Amino acid sequence: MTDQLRRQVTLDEVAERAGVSRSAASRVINNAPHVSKAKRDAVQRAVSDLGYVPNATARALATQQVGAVVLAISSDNSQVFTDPFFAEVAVGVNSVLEETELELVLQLATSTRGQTRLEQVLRTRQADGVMLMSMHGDDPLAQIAENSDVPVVFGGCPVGFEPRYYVDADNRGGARLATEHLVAIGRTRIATITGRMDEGAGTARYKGYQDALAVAGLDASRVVYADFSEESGGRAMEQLLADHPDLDAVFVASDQMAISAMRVLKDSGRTIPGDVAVVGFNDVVLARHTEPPLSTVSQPIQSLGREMARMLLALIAGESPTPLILPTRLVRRASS
Amino acid sequence: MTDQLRRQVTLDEVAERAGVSRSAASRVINNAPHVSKAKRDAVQRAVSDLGYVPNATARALATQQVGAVVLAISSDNSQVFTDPFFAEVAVGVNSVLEETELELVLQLATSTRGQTRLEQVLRTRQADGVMLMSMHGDDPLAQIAENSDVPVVFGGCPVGFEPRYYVDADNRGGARLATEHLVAIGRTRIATITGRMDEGAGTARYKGYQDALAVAGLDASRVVYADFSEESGGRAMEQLLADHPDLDAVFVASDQMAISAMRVLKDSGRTIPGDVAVVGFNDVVLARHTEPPLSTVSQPIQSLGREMARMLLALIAGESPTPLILPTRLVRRASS
DNA sequence: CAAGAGTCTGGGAGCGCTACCAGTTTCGGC
DNA sequence: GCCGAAACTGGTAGCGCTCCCAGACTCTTG
Repeated sequence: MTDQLRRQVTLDEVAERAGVSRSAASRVINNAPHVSKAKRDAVQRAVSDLGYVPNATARALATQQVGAVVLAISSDNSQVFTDPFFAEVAVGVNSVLEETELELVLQLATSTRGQTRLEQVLRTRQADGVMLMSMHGDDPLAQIAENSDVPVVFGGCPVGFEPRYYVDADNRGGARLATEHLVAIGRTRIATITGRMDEGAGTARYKGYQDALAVAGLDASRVVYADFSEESGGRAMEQLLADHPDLDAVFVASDQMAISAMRVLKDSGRTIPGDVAVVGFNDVVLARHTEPPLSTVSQPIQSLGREMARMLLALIAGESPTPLILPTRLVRRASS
Repeated sequence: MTDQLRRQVTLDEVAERAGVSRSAASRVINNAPHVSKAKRDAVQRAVSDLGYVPNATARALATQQVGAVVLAISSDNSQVFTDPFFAEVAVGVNSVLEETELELVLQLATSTRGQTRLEQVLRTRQADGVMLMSMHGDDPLAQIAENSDVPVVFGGCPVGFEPRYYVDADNRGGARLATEHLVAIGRTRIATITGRMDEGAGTARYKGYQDALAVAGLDASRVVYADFSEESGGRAMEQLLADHPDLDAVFVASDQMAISAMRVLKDSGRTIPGDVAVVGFNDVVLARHTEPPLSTVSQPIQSLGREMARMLLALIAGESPTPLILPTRLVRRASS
């Protein structure tokens, strides 16, 4: 590998070496029709001789397409992305994008600066498409995104409005599954600790809990509102115990919260699942390792990413995909 | 917000509205000198009236800079990125990039396709800089990267060669700290379970273990080689117990492995830390929640990301930063 | 008051590629 | 053997921006 200072090889050079016009060369690069076999071969040879690689920027300028899509996580708190959830989504997204020519740009829109940038992308088409995760319903970005003329798919349905294109996990169904399971094992005084009610996942999981209890004809009033975070789960559990010392089961809207809830439960002298059965949501790695191992609802996170990417691709191709709800399933372990 | 179909506002339009030449308008956009206050104001007014946002693509083509850097995770296995480690690195990187105009593109170079793409980026300058994580020493990409004329900073020092620019955690020092701690609490038959020896972190942690025992004058021959994965940790522990039933401590090169090692230890009837003290590495969330909570070595992962980004920025600015080793520290919990 | 040093200013030439268009060939069919 | 359609072909006009350059203008100075 000669380490010569090789400046960019251009299409013109390829064309010259192949003895054709730039237009013809361009056609074979984009394998468009109307070019004879002979010239096509000549160009291809020149390409590999010269090690030509098209300049993405120039192409983008000429075609008015950017060649990149952005995966945006909008949040007031950059720590959120630290949740392995997003990493998995990214893996899923990447796996389908890898089959295309599109690049994946990551936008952790945490600061105002990030928000502004995302807004500009949406307004001035600096990307061919956008995947927007974890929008809170009142985020102005949601409206901007929905009215933008760049294709946007939402990851998770924000509370407050239903975007045209989104893929979400069946949070409501999963919560219902979890709660029904609690009913099935004979519990009758079933409480819940909710997530943030300004997030779609939070409200949906709460609704699923209500659904199940309504069907079973049980009381659904043992509820404390929390915010998905570990600490909030512990606090909520204390509250619950104070308000309803007789509860015999609790559906917790996230594993993080469930874990500290279990600790509070144990500290209060209760056994799990003997006195109180616990079911969480998300199936994080940790859930397998708690004492006892935590029953939980698992959602196909990588699929979520994959489907978002696929939907975006469809949108870019001019199709009109329909929203997608991915199934969730109960993973029963020893805590229930 | 009128939802008119607004095509891109161009610099020419801004210039015309402001009654100046395109050149002048360009100067004020990039706030370059040589433009009178009057015109500057006029242009600025036009910009905000029209809602002008420069077209990044056109600018990139004209300046021969891309306006984006890539964060590449090279691995044969896309699951690797699922490790929260990378998500944290990404957060760190993002936090410093957010202060600049640069975009962050994510390259999970798992498939051959991804590898090829990364290689092209490196060869044909499709990015202003590259951050390369988790290179195995024999990966040909490492050499390509090192000889590329696009700025590259390595995250973690691959075994086999030392890149010009990298930032790494002090794996060796951390392992030494952990092992010294084991010595300090009176253990004398200290074993280790290593990580993959084709990764820098694997060899460095093993060396740190040897360092500490050499200084203490203790036997460093109780070692089993594993690969960082949870399963391999359990298997290694069984092996260790078979070979050296008398061991009274084990330094495990990752928390994942330590966790299953602890399980094996308990299954064999030993108490932790009574019979055998255990120290892990990484300080994953899980470490706080094991039974007993796991002593471990913690590394500043977000800082790693931040420093990689800063180093890359320096490189792009034409400076020659020196490699950086970030400190690690021992987190003592109940397992030792 | 003229010369020289700055400071503005707009024209124009690209950056590397695509895409339209008009012109040239080829070829089957009558 | 002539005609129209269809397959080729290369020239050229951009995509939106930066940056060099030559010319015009404003101040200092001696």
